[in-house]
Amino acid sequence: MSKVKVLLAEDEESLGMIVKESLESRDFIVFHAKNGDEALHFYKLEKPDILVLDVMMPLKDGFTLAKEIRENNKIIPIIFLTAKSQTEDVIAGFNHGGNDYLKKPFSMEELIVRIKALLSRIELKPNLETIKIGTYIFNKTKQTLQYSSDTIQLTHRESELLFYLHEKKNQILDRSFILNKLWGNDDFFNARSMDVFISKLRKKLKKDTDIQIINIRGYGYKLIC
Amino acid sequence: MSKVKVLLAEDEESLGMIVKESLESRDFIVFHAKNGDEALHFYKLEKPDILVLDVMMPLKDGFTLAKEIRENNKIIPIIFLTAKSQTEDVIAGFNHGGNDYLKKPFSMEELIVRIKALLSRIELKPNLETIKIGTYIFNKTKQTLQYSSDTIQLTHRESELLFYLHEKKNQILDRSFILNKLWGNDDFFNARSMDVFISKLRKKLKKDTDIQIINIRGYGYKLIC
DNA sequence: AACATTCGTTAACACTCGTTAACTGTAAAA
DNA sequence: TTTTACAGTTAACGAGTGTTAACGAATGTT
Repeated sequence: MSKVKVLLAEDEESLGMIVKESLESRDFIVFHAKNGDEALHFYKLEKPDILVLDVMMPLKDGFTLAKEIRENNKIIPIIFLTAKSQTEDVIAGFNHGGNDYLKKPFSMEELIVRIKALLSRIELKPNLETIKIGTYIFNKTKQTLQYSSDTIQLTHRESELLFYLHEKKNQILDRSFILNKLWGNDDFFNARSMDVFISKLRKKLKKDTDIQIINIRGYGYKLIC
Repeated sequence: MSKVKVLLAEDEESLGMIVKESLESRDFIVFHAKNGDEALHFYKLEKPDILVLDVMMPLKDGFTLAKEIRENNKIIPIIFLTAKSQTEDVIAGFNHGGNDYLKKPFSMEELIVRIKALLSRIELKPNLETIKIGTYIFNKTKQTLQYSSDTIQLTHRESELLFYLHEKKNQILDRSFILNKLWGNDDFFNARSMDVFISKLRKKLKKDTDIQIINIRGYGYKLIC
């Protein structure tokens, strides 16, 4: 998995630097903006995975910035950094959706836990529908395989077969199990039909060379990923 | 594969029951403990695969319980259930060795996704484990033998045979044991078939001259490495 | 209704892998 | 040493599988 990109907007130089370094030491990529306008610029340029925004900033405050970004992006998680004096009700107004907040002063532990929590929530939601297979993203309902920006359409049979292969990834998936599940019986002709679909799937999965569908002669297939 | 055992520690009777039933309807086996002590008792008795622990519980809270279990088990996944007011505690939860947490109220979908995510993380790691045999790297799942930059593909039988040879490396691996394990019986023809595979393995392993498959006449083979 | 497209099935031919056979080599028993 | 049973190796064989293309029913389009 690629590193997580964090956009940090914080006008206090020294605090910003410390946070940036701490996050970088935990394998995040951090873009440190010194004000709201700079943050917006970084946002458009770098497509971060999560925003950590100070509320009080020169040129553009954190709330206004968040509002502008939310117009185009409903899912990116935002964590606000608020001063002690900020009234609870204002914060509460922003504390929903993908949002969270931290009162200054905060510990790095606290920040990192919240970042991870928000990221995992966003990562896991699409998991109900999408399945990662190597570098592909497989959507069973849509019957699609995504490889970076390309989308490959699968037929119903291909999709079902891939689903069962993935369910038993790195283990043997029994021939007769698939045949009974997808075709209703495991006679010779259906078996040959299945072989054709295995062949088609291999072709559609060959962009990621780490993925393989291995045949176990006489038993079935094994999806390696 | 056998069913996944979930240990659920939740003191609220009705909530616990609903979660238990929902999980059971999705083919999990659920042990429902009403407090921390009972949970520890179930844990020792039933060897669950994953823990779902409420933080606030009578007798023993979730964090303390997790800490105790972590002393003996570093890998079992733990999900904490926290009340909305306890978000700060989440930090402590991660420090106690928790892997994930859910804020109450939560949806069953969310819980199930998180359980599956954690289980797949733990289940698949050992499967893709690589074994060093001399200067070769053997991957049983992928059925490959790597020698520096070359990758040799093994057949299923070759792979299985090599696996059992390695399991008893530098010791005698009984002929009849392999034959019964891989062929189901140890008749004459299967025995001759096995000899062929030994020959094939020797050929594929001969790049490292320190590796040998020695025959113990009348008993079996010994993999020297 | 006529035509075009899609998708699963069937057929045909190439290739693979485990089995079997045939011949050779070797350690232990006689 | 001779005998004999066990093991090593190679090659042939056939069932199982890989792949491509043709086909036709079902669906979509004009």
